[in-house]
Amino acid sequence: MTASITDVARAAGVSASTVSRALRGRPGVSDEVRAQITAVAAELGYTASRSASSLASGRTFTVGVIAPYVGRWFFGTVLDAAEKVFSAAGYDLLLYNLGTPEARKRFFAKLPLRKRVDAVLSLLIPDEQEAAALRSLGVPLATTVGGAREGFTAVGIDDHAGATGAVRHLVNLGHRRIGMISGASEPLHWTTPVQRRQAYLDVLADAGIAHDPALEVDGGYTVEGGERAMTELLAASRPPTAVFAQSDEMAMGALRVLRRHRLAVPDDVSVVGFDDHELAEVIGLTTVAQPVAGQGAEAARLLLDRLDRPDAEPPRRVQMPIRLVLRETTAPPNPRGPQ
Amino acid sequence: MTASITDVARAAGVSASTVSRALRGRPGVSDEVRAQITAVAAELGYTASRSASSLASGRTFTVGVIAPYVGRWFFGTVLDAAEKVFSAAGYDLLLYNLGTPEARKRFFAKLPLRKRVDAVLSLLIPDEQEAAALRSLGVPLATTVGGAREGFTAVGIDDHAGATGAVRHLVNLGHRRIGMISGASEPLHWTTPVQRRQAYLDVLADAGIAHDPALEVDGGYTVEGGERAMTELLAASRPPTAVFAQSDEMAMGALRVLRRHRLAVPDDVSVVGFDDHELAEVIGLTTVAQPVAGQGAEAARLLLDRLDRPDAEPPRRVQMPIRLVLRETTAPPNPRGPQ
DNA sequence: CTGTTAGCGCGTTCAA
DNA sequence: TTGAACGCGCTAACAG
Repeated sequence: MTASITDVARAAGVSASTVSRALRGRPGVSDEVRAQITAVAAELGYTASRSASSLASGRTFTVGVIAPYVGRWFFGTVLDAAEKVFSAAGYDLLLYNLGTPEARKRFFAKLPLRKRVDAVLSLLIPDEQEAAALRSLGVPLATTVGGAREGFTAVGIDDHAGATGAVRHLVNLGHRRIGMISGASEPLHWTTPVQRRQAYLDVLADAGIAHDPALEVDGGYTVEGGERAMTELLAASRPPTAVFAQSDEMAMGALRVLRRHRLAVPDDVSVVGFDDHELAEVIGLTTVAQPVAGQGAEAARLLLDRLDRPDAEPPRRVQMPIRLVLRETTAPPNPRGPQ
Repeated sequence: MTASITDVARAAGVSASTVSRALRGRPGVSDEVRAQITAVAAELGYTASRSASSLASGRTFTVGVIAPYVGRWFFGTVLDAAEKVFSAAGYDLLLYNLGTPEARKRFFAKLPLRKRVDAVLSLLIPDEQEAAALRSLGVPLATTVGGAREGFTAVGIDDHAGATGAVRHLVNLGHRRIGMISGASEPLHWTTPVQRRQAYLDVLADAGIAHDPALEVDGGYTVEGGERAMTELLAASRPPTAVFAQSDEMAMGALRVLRRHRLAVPDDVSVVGFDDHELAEVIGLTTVAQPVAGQGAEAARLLLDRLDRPDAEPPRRVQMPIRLVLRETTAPPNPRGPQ
């Protein structure tokens, strides 16, 4: 089979301990012996067994990442960036896709991460019980989604400020009937939708605009949900002249429905999204840009920091910058009135 | 610390081997003892250390997945689907993002998968040397991208047939000047662009249309590349009346440029893509649909099969169905002539 | 049906 | 600077 440490030791004429020290760059090995061992190891194609070394040392050099989705742009991008940081530091990444309730239950029942990882990055908000299970792993924990639990280092954005910018932009353009396509907080437990909604309410109140519940529809953070929500908004007795979608994907769904209804954007209806999805620029969507890859990379770096310096006080929360990106889907309301 | 097998054994008043057998559902344990052990294990929150058990058994119950990107829709979707199949079968997933040359070099230099996984799914085409390295792992290998190497089970689609359908559709609509936005085969070594291009040439020849090299531009399989390519096509002395983009993302870039040039789609220019990206429906793009998640799931299943029945002859190649999806970006050429 | 005995391949003492 | 001995936590082979 594949070479083991004793094979290398024998071939190099030294003991296994010396091979171990030499290959891991530990002191106490003469340069020439080290060079010799390195050469022999390369020749034999030797790589230390992770199972054996983590069993012996207690370190796994592996991090666990749990996510509610992987195929969706936001999560895929965060994961991509985090992986790059981890692998550059020599860490491997164990991925768990907990999208379905069964997968999630199975995961927390068995907790396959136990004794397998040095840290965990969560792209979902665990409930209190799940959070406790993760804390019981006894490793550094981080998350990149709003609504962090005790014990997690949270990397995120100021959702309230971001949404405020988006809605205020519509108000400044002169819109008074502003709809919102939101997303439910459940079952993900995240605070993002709550904060973005609060900002919407705050801006309206600030501008002296009465809140009309009929203008607020759930879009479930998907393109299809956005379509359904926009359809519902158009069916209102007095449809909105502008819509704030809490995510770009929902905004895209809304745009599609508007196009089907032969309503011009932004002439008849303005639309602003949130995220700056990779395709937002392609369709000219005005949106709130957040550094998605940046959040994944930052969370990974923070985790590595804590691994390097276990005693340092970990940051509780790291705020990443956001900015409103003006494109082509927002304009002043049509003077001829809605529709 | 966390409980070990001997803690459970002691608490249950049995030996460690019995605990091991009981918890893994092996025969040779009385029902009452098994129940008793299960209860004790649950109480202590015991989970077997993967490092220790894989060291002892040689099985890791982990699969490795290597990918050139994770954030891009295609790869994220394949990964998502594959993960679901693997985790349902009790396998964990080690993810390696080999997008950058450095990451890729680092990976194949150290081959961190050695002794760590029971199988490997590759979402990229390794070169001959890399393929040999993977074969040396001695585990089942599969891939979901065209251009498989020796030793890999390939799950994919008939790229030639798919592209043929797309281009023939344009020809049937009456187009004679048909451009193509293609992608380079390098550095991914995949055969996909080669086959899609050949189909394009074959259909043109079949229809008695001379091939004009000026109508063929590289778009690098990205949205931006698609924009550049479309810009170049429009600058041709006689621009095309229809364009076949080898991927939906390039098609989206092309659509954006057409919109900027105030050219109507499909009235002035028809566009057909390839993939059926999640947002293709949103923008009404006519395209060749391929089961992306299906390919990830199928590849995972085939790998699990080989793990279950190591002696069975593995399939060399599995073809997944494709179909042309007609939407709103294709129509007969404008009788008033191009533009 | 159950316990005992050996390793799996490494890292880490402790001596030399 | 090096090697021998030991143990990480578990599974497998063997005895009973």
